[in-house]
Amino acid sequence: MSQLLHALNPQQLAAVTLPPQHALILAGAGSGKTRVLTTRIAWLIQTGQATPQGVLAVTFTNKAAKEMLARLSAMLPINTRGMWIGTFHGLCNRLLRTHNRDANLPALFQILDSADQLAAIKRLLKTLNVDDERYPPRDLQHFINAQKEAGLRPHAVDAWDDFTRRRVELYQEYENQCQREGVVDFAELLLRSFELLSRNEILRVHYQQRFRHVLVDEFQDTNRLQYLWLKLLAGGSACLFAVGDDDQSIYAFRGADIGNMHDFEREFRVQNVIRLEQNYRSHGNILDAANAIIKHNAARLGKNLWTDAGAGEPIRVYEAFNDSEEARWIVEEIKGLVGEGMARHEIALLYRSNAQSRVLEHGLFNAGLPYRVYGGLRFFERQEIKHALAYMRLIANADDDTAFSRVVNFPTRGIGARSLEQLQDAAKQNGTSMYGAIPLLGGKAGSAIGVFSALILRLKASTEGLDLPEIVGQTIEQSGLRDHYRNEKEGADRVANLDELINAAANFVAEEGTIEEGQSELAAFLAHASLEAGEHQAGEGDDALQLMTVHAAKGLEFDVVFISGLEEGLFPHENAITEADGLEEERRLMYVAVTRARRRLYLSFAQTRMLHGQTRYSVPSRFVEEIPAALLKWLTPKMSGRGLIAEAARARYAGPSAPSLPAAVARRSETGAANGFRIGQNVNHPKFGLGVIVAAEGAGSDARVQVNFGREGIKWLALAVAKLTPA
DNA sequence: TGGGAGTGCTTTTTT
DNA sequence: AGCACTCCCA
Repeated sequence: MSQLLHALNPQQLAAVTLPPQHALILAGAGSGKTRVLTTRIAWLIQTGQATPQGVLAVTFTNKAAKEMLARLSAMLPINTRGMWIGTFHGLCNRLLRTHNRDANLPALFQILDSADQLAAIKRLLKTLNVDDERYPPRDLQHFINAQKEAGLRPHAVDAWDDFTRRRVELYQEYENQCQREGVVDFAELLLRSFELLSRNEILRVHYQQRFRHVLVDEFQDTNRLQYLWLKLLAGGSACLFAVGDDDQSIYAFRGADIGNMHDFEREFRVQNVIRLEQNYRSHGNILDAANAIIKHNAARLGKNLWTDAGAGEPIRVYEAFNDSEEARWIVEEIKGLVGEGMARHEIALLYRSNAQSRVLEHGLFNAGLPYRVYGGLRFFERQEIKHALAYMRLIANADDDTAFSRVVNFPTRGIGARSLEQLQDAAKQNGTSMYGAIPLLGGKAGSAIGVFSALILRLKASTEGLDLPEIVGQTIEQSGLRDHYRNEKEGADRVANLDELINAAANFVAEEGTIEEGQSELAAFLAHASLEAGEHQAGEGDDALQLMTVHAAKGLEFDVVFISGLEEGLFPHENAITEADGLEEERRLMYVAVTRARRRLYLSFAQTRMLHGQTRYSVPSRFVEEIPAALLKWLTPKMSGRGLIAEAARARYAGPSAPSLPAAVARRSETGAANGFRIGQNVNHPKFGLGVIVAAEGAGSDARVQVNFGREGIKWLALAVAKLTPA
């Protein structure tokens, strides 16, 4: 036990050994959060305060869950197999599989991933003849998910206008369709198991009594429904141990609700709020910068990271002429670092949006530097894999219309849109699935589809009793997928991926503990494929530079970090500036980015950048300015003049009505000068403050200019009326 | 049925 | 610019 606790700092120790009560651990970046969480579980078990079966631990990603399990088995001589440690969705899946009848689901219910869900919605709109211009499938998808994540079924949604009423109707129709087909989407996993537990007292009491300790990781990322789920499960007499960092909440845009942290404190009457503020990752200057940035946020629970590692190096800043030059500079710096012996995989290039990776990749490629971009297409999301899985889903459940529609004519077997329409109509009229409606069809359509139906039957019969990898192999052969891709020009990779799917199935079976008692291997594997899309990590072991968005970098750390594209409008993103709390989320994002670095941090921005095929003129990000000058070391050559920072500083003292920064992003049009003003010129407006002219049109008394006033927005102003003065 | 041309969108993203 | 998606014709 003493080994378990040795080398914990006082706050970590306090958190780990807290008496059984609700607790909120505010764990700053790099403060040993995962360590505290896993050691807490080990401590509870080792001291006899909990049994392995009595612990429930929830994370957001499969990676985090795996890490927790791995650390736990290293700490304790117990079998972690039966423990309830997993993602929200993984645990809900487990719950619903175990109690599928009480949850009113078929034993082999399938899970729709986002793409499947979208396809299902499109299909629904088509069947109902809904105008998809008025009700875009993607909007509807977000609407439905948002309702579910708020815990609302259609009848509970407030709808005050016709548009919303219609959307709620469609939500209801979508639910009917899913129920008919025996499929659930991601949000449904949560909502369904929440409802199962709230309605079924026997089950609820059973689980409430079983799980004496409920632990949550990344609590700041929970949405409303997840909070309600936790509250229900831990609502009896269990202890809820929540670990999170409000400063690292960067997923509000997809429903994470920071209010959960406050609600948790209040509703659970949390007596113990422990702050982990000692950082074991970064040098002092980096932490000072992070602290200085995040201090600009008003909505915080409050926390200040410190380290005893020493100040370390200054933060290097570079102002580039344009994006290519920025990339070129980054490449040069990296060459230097690598030349000094720095491992490439210890260097990360972070950016706000994926589109920015291209310029960087271009530069790295030309320099012959190996790199890896995170966040591409995942294995289980590839089309050939999804096709193969769809056939397997039909083996498990032929009424799965999503799977059916996907492959009924792939590889093509002469079944056109017309035939499918007939089939859907027949299915709708008879209240069956599409598969179930096949016998109702006559004529040509009937016979072509009959061939497909026979294929499914044959597949089902011939895979009966086979083990999982064999089922996969047979599916790939008999469906004709392998032949199809073999004959395709660029199909070699796809065939290889199909073979890889067989391997994945074999690995899945070999991995102990993944399959629940009494559940078929096939169903378990299909659920696994939906829940864990799998990283496509080609060359994982290679010593390559790491390229990723700041979001993707959360939870990771590197010796050297470059944050590029630090420009107003890009980072912070222009869309975020107009949203409520958007800017604070951007700032938290910057905080996350900065705290990824252990030893050296580079910041860079460009005066000009190509974006969406147009040149944008930008001003440095306010985040750069929020870092005390003493921590910065400017690397920009003198040649680029005083630079934009100097200009920005001047603008800030221009007068009380001026915003603290000049215009955010300017876009140049082809129109030239107008009435003495020119594109790109800085101007002052009595009401909107400082701005940049981005476009002009008309002449004489009709002349108008478009001015970007940064936070005040982009406006067209008539020169004859507006009191614009050169700045 | 399938391919070529035309159209529109473009922050971040796990499950 | 680049990509996904739709539409229309052979």
